[in-house]
Amino acid sequence: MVGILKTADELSRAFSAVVEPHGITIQQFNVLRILRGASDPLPTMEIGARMIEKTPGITGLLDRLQRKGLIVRVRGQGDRRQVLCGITERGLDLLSRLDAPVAELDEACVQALGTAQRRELVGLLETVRSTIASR
Amino acid sequence: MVGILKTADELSRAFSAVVEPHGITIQQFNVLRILRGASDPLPTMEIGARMIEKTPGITGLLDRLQRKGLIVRVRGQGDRRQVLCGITERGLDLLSRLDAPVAELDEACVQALGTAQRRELVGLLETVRSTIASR
DNA sequence: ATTATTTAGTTGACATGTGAATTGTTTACT
DNA sequence: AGTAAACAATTCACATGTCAACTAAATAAT
Repeated sequence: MVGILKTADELSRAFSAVVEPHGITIQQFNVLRILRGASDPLPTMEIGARMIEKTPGITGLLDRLQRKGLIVRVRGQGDRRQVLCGITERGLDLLSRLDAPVAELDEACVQALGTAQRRELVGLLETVRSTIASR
Repeated sequence: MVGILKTADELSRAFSAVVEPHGITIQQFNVLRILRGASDPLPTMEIGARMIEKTPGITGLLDRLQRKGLIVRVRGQGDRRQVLCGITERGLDLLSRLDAPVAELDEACVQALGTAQRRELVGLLETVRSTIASR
């Protein structure tokens, strides 16, 4: 258990080290990647659903991204409760500069494990997660 | 990578669910366990070293534990820079009430994996961690 | 001894997270 | 239509985390 928590902590620390010199945090980076992945603007709740955290936190995250000019928010035209968020040119630029170093770190972490080991690890983690879920 | 982060998140969520009804958070619980484990009071930095986080955060954590009467802080007699933290009777009582449910959760997560798989998982995580460290 | 350097702990500023309560909107029901 | 229930976002209050700067105390260097 402790091993999982420690590894996760060091992982996010390593990703932070790559991303923060560019002025954003990992969570902000994740939001940007989600928005780039979805060609159309997404409502706040949808972003929240694709992240680990709850919606209230997302609002602040989006506030900060908007302040930096990396996203735009527009009140939904169909459903006026929604606020649609889209990535800006500047956001896309930033992401494109981060793609290479992030991919490099990703591969570096995974490369130390063989393909079989990778699969093994993913399987074990899934077992743990499903055990937690079924309690 | 994502699997590790998600599993860690759900793990800490599960432990929170056990511990928070008793009025403390997992981090506060961890501090209390560390203090119970060390028979003598520990300086702030030493507690910080045994936790994942940096010292500044520890100060606040200790503030809140002290406010709840679960720990006591005394200025060090030998080295007057240090602040020694000790767990109170009330802290020990709280821990003793949490021991059983926490152990139960711990075993439940681990039981789904055989002994061999447990060792395998620990090993794989260590490989990942050492890879990260050596970058 | 005196000064410079380290060390322990704290404070301040900011980014995340979470739960509870709120505001507008939309949908369901009668 | 008209009201109740559900939903999307947000605000508030609080607990974590991190970095940079600061205070006080202890050590090292000259």
